[in-house]
Amino acid sequence: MVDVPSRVTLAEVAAMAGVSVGTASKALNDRGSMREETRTRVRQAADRLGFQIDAVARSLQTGRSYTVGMITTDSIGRFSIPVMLGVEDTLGSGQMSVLLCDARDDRIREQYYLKTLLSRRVDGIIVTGRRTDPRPPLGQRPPVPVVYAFMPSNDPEDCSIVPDEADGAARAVRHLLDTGRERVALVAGPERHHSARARVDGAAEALAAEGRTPVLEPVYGEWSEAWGRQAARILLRRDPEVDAVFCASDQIARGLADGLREAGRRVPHDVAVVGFDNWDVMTDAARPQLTSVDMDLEGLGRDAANLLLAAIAGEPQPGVHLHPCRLAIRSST
Amino acid sequence: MVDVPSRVTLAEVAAMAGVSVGTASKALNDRGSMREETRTRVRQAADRLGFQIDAVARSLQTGRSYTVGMITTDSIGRFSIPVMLGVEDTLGSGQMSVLLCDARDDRIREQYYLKTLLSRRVDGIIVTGRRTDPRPPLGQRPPVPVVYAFMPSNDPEDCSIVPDEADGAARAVRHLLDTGRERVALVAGPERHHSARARVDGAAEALAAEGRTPVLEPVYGEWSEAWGRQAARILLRRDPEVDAVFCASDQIARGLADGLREAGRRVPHDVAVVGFDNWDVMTDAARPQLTSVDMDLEGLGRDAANLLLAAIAGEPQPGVHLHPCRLAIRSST
DNA sequence: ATGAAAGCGCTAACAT
DNA sequence: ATGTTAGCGCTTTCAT
Repeated sequence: MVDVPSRVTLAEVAAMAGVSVGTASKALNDRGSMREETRTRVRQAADRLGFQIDAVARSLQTGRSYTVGMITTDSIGRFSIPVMLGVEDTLGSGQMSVLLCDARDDRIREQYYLKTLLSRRVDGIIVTGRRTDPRPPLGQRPPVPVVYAFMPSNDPEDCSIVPDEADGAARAVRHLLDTGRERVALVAGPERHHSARARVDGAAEALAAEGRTPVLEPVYGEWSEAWGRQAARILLRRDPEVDAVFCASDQIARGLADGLREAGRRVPHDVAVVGFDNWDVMTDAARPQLTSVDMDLEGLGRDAANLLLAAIAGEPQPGVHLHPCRLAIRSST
Repeated sequence: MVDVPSRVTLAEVAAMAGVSVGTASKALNDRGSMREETRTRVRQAADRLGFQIDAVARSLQTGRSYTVGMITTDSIGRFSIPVMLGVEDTLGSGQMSVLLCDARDDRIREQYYLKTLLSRRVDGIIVTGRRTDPRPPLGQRPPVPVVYAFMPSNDPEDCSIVPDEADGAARAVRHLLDTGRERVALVAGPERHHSARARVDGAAEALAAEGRTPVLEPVYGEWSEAWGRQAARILLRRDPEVDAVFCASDQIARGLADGLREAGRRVPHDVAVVGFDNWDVMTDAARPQLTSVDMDLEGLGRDAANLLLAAIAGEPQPGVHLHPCRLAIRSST
């Protein structure tokens, strides 16, 4: 056991300032009323001694820990990270700390962490995951507010916030039409993924709203570049005249662009390509660089944190909140 | 303020079991000695009431929080994430919780977080970053143990753990030689990055140990696929006979493989290619899939956590610890 | 305006 | 073997 140098206590500050602990507490917390001179005297003593309040003792007294738990249900991945950063950013600057829990897609682990968090008196909990498919809520409604971010709860009474993927797809499609494209194809990911469906459905609806239809039924596949390359061959075979493709992910878009190029088509001259996720690793390495839909996950995380803070403050906002996407335009369109 | 249902307290458990709080405490913590029957009676009461110990109160009493802080100095990135997961994994199963702090490459923010963590009485701190370049230690030696993971401290008195990148490069080179390659070239990343130097230097030394030299001086560039493609052209121009290339990253390797293919070379038939990082996004999407050096960052994170636990237990192990790499062999060699 | 004192829920030393 | 009690460091009435 390494011995921790004894910390400066409020009592010592009070002694140095020549007041009682009660007064010292009020002085440092701007509570109650007292001579301004006393307040500054206490403050100076605290500074001089390098006083750092003991958050543990304060929590015990007030019942609030100024801590929130963040549970990632199915392991930390590419999507949960920006969300976590946004959460941490908002909470951290608001004096709150974040306890990180990686439940690794294991309900037992999840319950274990939930218990731990409650035992630590967290003021609230944020639950996130790596897919937008709805999930069952945490066990018996926890005694503190919970916000589901990115991966929503399937209970509408819960508070969830998710990217508006249909909106993102619509923006992409409108952009393609705005730039004069006529024959738009849709390439999806795996049909079992909510994201894959939401994105192509959103794109199809946006086309319909403009009185168009996709040049052929959306084709479902995987989230991989290999599938994108394959999709390029399928598309060109079924409709050689296609002049625009909306892809449900950047990986697919990159593979598709490669496939088109290898088939002799020029992007964007002959065919415009739009991706989804705005994942720089893909958008910047693709040739040409990809126009893509950005879900603004960090912003979504910040919003999630604010929803949680509101709930903690007694103003819960149940329901599924949609966070808008934006389009990042590059040279593939 | 949402009102939190009052929690079950140890006093209530004691009352139900018909013992005093002191006895109840000992019973639940396996301390002291008492009739087995009493112990089980208390346990049953605790279960029945759904008793969950108040970690805050326990911390105040014992001075230990069973919490460690994890500070990522220059924002959370591709490399810090697996490290964090490893840390969280080891600590989480050991009943410890992790407080997440993202200092975003800002020393002010870092100091702020350090204060916050100490205020919360963390038992220790793990510092990580996204590059392996050494960094100055956290401000005036904190009163709790600190372990630097991935990004080491430049103070040898501190405890750091980093991937043995030279070892990884050596494994890659030996593999190339083992498979009969004769003319090995080295393609680096940006010279200002410690990783770029450590990796090509390690590779060069491994060649030297086998009595070989690189077919030409290592070429420095960027961490991008574009640089890999460019490097392919440079290499083929300078030495058309090259039959193996060690690349300092998977992105470079993928670009290089693309460049070689577009120049008519077959990988691995004509030229073998090895990457570094074993980043699935690159290794699996490349054609052919890439052999690559894996730094086992999650294992490194677990080791970091164990070093921290040891230090907390009073057995610090100062110095820079090297974590071995391993080679993931795929079809590019 | 300031001080005194009662806890917050728990652990641990000391009594019984 | 079990109970009693004194804090851990702070906030917050309630006196003065």
